[in-house]
Amino acid sequence: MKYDHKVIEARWQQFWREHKTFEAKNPGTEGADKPKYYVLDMFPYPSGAGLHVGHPLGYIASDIYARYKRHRGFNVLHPMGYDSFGLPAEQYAIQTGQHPAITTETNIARYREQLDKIGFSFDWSREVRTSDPAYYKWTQWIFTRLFRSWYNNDTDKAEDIRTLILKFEKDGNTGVNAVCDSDTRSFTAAEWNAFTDEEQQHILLKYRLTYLAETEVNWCPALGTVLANDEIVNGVSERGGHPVIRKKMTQWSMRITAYAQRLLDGLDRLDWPQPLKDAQTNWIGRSEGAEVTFKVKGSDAKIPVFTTRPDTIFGVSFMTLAPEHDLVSLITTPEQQQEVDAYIEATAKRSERDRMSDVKTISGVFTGAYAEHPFSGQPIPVWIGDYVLAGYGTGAVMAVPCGDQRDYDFAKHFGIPIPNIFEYADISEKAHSEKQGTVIANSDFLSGLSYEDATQEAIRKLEAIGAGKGRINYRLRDAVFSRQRYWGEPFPVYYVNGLPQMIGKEHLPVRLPEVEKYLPTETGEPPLGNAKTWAWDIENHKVVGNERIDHKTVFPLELNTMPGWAGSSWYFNRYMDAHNQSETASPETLQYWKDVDLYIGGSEHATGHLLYSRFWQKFQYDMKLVPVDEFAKKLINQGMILGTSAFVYRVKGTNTLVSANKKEELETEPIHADVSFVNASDELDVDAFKNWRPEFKDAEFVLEDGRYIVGREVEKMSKSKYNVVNPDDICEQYGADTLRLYEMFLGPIDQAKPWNTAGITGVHGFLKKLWKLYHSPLEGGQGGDFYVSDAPASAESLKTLHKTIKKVIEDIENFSFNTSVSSFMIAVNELSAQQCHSREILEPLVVIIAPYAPHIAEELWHKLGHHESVTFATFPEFEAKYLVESSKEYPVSFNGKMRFKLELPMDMSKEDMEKVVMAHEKTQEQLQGRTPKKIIIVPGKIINIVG
RNA sequence: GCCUCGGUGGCGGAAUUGGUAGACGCGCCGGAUUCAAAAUCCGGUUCUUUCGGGAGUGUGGGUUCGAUUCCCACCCGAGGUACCA
Repeated sequence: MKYDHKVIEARWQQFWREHKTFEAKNPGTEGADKPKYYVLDMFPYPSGAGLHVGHPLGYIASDIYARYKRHRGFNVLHPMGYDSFGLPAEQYAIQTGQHPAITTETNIARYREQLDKIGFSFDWSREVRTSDPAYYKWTQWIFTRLFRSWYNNDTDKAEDIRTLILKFEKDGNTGVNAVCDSDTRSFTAAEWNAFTDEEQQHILLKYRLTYLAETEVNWCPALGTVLANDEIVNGVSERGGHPVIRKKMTQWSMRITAYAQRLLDGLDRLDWPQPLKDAQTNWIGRSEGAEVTFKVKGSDAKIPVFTTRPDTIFGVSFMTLAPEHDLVSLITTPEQQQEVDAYIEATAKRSERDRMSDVKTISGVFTGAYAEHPFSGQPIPVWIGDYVLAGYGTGAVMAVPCGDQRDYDFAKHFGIPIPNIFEYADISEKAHSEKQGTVIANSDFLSGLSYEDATQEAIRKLEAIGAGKGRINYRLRDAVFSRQRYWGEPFPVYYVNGLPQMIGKEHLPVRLPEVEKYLPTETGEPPLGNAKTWAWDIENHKVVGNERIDHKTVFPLELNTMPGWAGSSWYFNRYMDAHNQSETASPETLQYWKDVDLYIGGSEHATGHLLYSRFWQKFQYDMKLVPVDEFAKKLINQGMILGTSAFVYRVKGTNTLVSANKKEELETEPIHADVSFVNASDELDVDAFKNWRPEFKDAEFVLEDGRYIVGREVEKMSKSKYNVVNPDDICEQYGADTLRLYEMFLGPIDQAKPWNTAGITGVHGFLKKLWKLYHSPLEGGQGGDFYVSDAPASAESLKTLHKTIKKVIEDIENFSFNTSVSSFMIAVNELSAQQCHSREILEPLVVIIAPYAPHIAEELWHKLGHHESVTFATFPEFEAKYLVESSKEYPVSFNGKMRFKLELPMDMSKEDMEKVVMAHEKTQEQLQGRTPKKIIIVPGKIINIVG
């Protein structure tokens, strides 16, 4: 019988579906007494292009691990779903009018079809889709919980907003240690109680974990939308090239900064790749220093600044405020007004990205105002400059040009003095920014102190005179949570007198309304502004027509939608109890599954999805909604699979194509050829290529040795480069098991590597060879009937089996899947050579290969006489006794270079070994009469002769 | 600039705590089988060589009996981040 992957794979995929083989068992059901193991993939956005061979790489790795854990007796949760809100479907809707829900549904169906063909062991009964109202109901609910919460620094966790109101009612806000907006004013209990309800609500917004705030955004008037930084190229929109301006908009924000320290601390406990942890650490950007308050001369205004170098406070020779800083308008003198206004206007026109990438241009304007040095009382000119960012620290810096290169450049540029406050530092060319070994000078009470001592002393003195205090600052900013888009979660929010009100849990979800157009409205409102039925009736608790808005019982609803990361920030918990209608997931299932044991996904999510998810998880933990405060214990990044593009070379100005090795002496231009026209020897199928596009119909081909050879280059896999390889085609031609093995065989899971279909025959051949091991040999090389023998296995075969078991267990546990594929090949090569047909060997062999190539494994397992799926067969134990050797072929080295090999018994003493080696003729040949200085013998390893 | 990862045959890659560099596979070369091809099987394949050997893991140094592996300096590539006070 021939190995027929098509029949075998279809059979077992159907078997798994019918027997619900991969459904995980929730607590209370049979099978949940096993230890749990949760293997998760980052769920995909279902794009219209479908999957290419790069996408399933991580899924295959996680699937192998999930299957391995089932063999090891775990109750495995291995779900899949779709991050199905997103821009492409909306973009398609704008162009064609087709509802994004339809586009999404179609794309999901295609994804599912493709995924099914690869034979994943997903538990599809738990599928989630972020765009499903039954799912986003809970995304909306978590949002309302964030709204109803504040962050208490004293207890270091989020609490219900009611505990804050109680504090306000009792003591005002002076004793409250909360994370809140920086412009929050203090008030007493009496004042609080005297505020109107509206005033109180405004104040509470400054404390809520999700809040409305004026945020600076990149606004593109022509497109009527806000653009992300990477959608802007050279100050204009990437799409259409329209101008982009900085604009303040009222938007929802997430107070993720409240969790900055905990997000940082939590990293220590996570088994995540170091580069990923580093990326999060840098993104959070903790820096220790001091806040120093400078009084403005002739004014009540005070300028707080954050500095990491309070030790250099006597080196301050000017201050710089961000142009957007609130104080600028207050302190600017009439003489400087015009210049300052012009500068602010010019700055507003530049996008943030533009402003930040242009590091070389130094610009700024003097405000005319002077601040007062907190210790010396000296006047300090106050400037504005766009190198100071409004959103970081206090939006103002004390400039110490002798110790900071940016301040130095600014001072040089504008002719501001650069006092030197360092002992032995040369600042004639550049600032002295080193801290180690620095000694402070010309600094009153700080003179003569080291960096460390001066820092402490400066903070102590600042606190003593009430001009500052030690402070920790984070680069991390609160995350804007509003998008001016249609295809996202609607906010469960309506407005009464401009104040946001949450819609109660029992009335959720608030479903996306229908709109005629998916573009912003003519008045510049988001797409939901086009909806005619988008108002909230507080009496009937439902969405009603806009015409009924009376601001008494019917109010307008929020027009923004949530960003892509909303739904993906908690989906991993939903899989635990995917159909629960009364909670995100029940406490029992949450307690059982707890967290993700292994999470596989791309490193590009380091500072987006993975940081936001950790934030939401910590919040839910504080609210006692989940039992653990980190959602994924271990994380593996999968590397990108690149394409191997193929090129033909057209001689300039002609329609003549020359073979790759004949192009050198000619002037040619490379043209992408579809990789499907190229065989394993880089040979082009000329006829197929001619029929590909009309322009090549009459092209002339200059061959070499009768063949047209293409040039090859590794590039990103993309349609435009004609190097996309579709997994369906591979499954059709070679089978899913071959695809799975080959993806793993390409190289380490976490590294980027090029795909080249040419190599796939190697693993396909391996599967055929494996198949033949279980069949009697037949003339012509094809396998005959199924055949295994019950005769005992040879010692050699047992050795092969057990070294493979050992290697594969080690490999799986180290996520080194490429090397275990090699081990399987070696094992099958050896067993074939040994003509092994023993059940004792071949039965365990099926089980160890099953996680990698599950279809062929099921087929062989059943042929071996089993009636249950191989899925739950116990993974064979490695037994060291089969690997014991009585002798070893020692490498004999001279000065570290291996020269010959020598077989010696393992139990030979060092002395005897030395005698045998020295007596050997090749040793004498190598030494040529010299006497060795030293002979190193490491039993079981090596012999090295020095001299 | 900073952070991180990487650099080994024609190609993808392997090498457990420092101990036989190039496993396994592709490609290539030769052979068997075949009318022929596909498929299958066998042998060879780092470079160099006067066929004894010699050199060799990005470059240059160091530690060591011994370095792809550890240390220092540098070069190149990929990814992330970017005036963060």
